[in-house]
Amino acid sequence: MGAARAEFQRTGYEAASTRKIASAAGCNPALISRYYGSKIGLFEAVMEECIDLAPLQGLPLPEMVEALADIALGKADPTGGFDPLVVAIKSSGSVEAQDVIRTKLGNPMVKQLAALIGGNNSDQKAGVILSIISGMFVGRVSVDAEALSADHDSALKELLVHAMTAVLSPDR
Amino acid sequence: MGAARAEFQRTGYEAASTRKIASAAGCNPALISRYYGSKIGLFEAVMEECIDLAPLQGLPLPEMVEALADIALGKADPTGGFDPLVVAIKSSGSVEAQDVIRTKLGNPMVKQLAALIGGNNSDQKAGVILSIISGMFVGRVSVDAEALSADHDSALKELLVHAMTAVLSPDR
DNA sequence: AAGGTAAGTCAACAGGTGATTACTTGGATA
DNA sequence: TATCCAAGTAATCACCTGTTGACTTACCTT
Repeated sequence: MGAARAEFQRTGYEAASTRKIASAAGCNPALISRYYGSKIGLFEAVMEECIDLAPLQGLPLPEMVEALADIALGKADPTGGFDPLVVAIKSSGSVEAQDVIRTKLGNPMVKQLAALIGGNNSDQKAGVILSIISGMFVGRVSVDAEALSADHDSALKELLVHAMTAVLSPDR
Repeated sequence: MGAARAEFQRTGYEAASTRKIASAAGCNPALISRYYGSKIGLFEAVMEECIDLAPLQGLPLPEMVEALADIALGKADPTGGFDPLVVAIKSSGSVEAQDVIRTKLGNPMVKQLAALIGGNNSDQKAGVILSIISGMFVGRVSVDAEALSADHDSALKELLVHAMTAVLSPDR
């Protein structure tokens, strides 16, 4: 349901009300309970849509790093304007949303990226990379820090590429 | 007010109710309006307490990086059990909380760290470092990813040190 | 045409929210 | 002692929340 995705992305799980979602979708709030059981059920359905990292498969390390940096800067749009990580961050105040986020988004993405990385500590490397991406989202979307604005994209990308390369380089 | 800090940290701004805060503090909810004007006023007062990066001043780069990595892993406790970044992340669903976070926490911390770093693009470097720290908080606290659990602290610290060093090294 | 089933609507619920108001108390000042 | 002011309390306001149950509508099958 597109309206739910948009609303969850705009305000996070807690602040998004079923009434607003339903009215944006042009339907009745009662339908949410009917079809998804509850609000958290709707959230679960929305978060099924994971970021797909398959396009990164087989890329040599420098290009993979560059692609990851683009994701961190919001330049890649793998899910058509819907950013599950933004939803996850904005929803992190809710305890019940956290469970959904961990099972539907967090651990699956770590596993997915770890498989692409391979080698020693690949889970931890993937976790750190995804943390860097998440952190950039926090800085740009939530905190809206001046230093991370799009004006400095080129400098930021260079920094991110260096950081991610340092994490992923296998020389240890 | 200690109870407010604890409650905001536990649930974020939106989900924390003035009634719960007041009852935890053993006082009347009306006192919040009286002394802080409103709930957001209380939040503003709580977020005044910024992370103090002064202890990092004058440290050579390798030690500064290590200290920052410790902060990212939650090993440093510069504000006595109160973690403004956790509050910021968990509160990022609320629009009004965002303003407070940006002005009281985000930009001040960037400036503070940028001053310690110096050199070209110090604002961006500081922003990326703080993003990495924030991201690790997201991964460990909100998403609670297995790969980032305390079991792997030594491997994680090594990765973080490499990443941060790559960001902060002046050779460019 | 009749019956059944799914889709959708509407009003109401019980509970929780932040904020305001009028009121009582306690201690200091003059 | 009488007065005043700040501190704290209790009740209440108007609003919003997710969810439920009874009801109407439309369509499809027999």
